[in-house]
Amino acid sequence: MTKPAASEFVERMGVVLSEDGLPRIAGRIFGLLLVSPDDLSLDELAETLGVSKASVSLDTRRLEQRGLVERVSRPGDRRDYYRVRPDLLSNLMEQRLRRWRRIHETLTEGRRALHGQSTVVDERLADFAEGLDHSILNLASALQRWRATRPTRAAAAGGR
Amino acid sequence: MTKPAASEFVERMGVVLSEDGLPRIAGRIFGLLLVSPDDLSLDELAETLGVSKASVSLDTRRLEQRGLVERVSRPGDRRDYYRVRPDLLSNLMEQRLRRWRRIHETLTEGRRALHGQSTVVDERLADFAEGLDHSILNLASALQRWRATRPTRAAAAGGR
DNA sequence: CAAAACGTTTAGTTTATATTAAACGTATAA
DNA sequence: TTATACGTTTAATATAAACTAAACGTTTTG
Repeated sequence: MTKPAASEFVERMGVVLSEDGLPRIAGRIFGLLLVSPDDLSLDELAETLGVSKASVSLDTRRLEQRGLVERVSRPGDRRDYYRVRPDLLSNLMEQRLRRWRRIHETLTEGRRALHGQSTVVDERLADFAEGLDHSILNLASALQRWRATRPTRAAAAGGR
Repeated sequence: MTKPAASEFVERMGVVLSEDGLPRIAGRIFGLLLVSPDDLSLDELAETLGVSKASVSLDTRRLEQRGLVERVSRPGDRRDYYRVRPDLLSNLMEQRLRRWRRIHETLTEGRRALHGQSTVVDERLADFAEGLDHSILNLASALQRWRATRPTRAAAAGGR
């Protein structure tokens, strides 16, 4: 089924995503879905990738939670099907935003707790926080602009 | 030596950075350096954090390679001292840029290899690539602007 | 009803990574 | 020279994460 060029791409995506803290199988699922014209069922994913159903079940959920993939169902078919989210990029940006905000929070708490003990440290943390804030604002506006370009396309019809 | 408020902050930073694929000790080293007025030697780091010299040696190097921390030496002292890089934010942005560019590359190769087999896939990959490209350009210009704000401050004198 | 088709959970194994203690190499000091 | 102070490497252990097979609960089909 899967052509060699595709499987190499799938493999690469697996590596790339695994660098971002995802299991390699999750990365490969994502890669495979990227190059699949049709949505794929759990069994199709498992078979094509040569891994267990359990892994696919776990990792699809993880991908779903991270906003990379979505689960769809077809009337008259009780299997679940998976596809990459059409608003993928937006989701990735949101994810990053959340992460940076958390760091910013940690930093803010730290600044409050440690304030006044050392001028050097105070300045360092303030500087860091300011930079983070800057980045966050920038990313947030980039996200808005991006969304404006892509008016949430009405969830297109299923696979096949 | 280390106050409780500080050590809690250190711990949190450890967790946050470990979510980004760094060993927890590396995260704590970074956190500790953030809240230390003076540069710290390898032994000071090891003792304060209660971990082995080996870990600190390995993880400081890792932090150095990732551009989070820099190593400095003092005349008449053969120990190495560590501090967070003053241009920390820039480095993080660069790191992220490199990462996105790599993904973009992978994607481009994939598109070339798979082109023409499926219109749906072609479009999906094109869309993804376009979004990535957009993000990359945006981040790159944000980086430039940020750098303009902070003219590389002449590496300030050491600790103590 | 029994049998089959799904997806999930569990419990165990495998694999990878973090962490350490100890040995090592090198430079400095006595 | 011997002794001491560093940082690094190595080899082994501990810890955590990925991955799987098998059991399970449901829903559907015959």
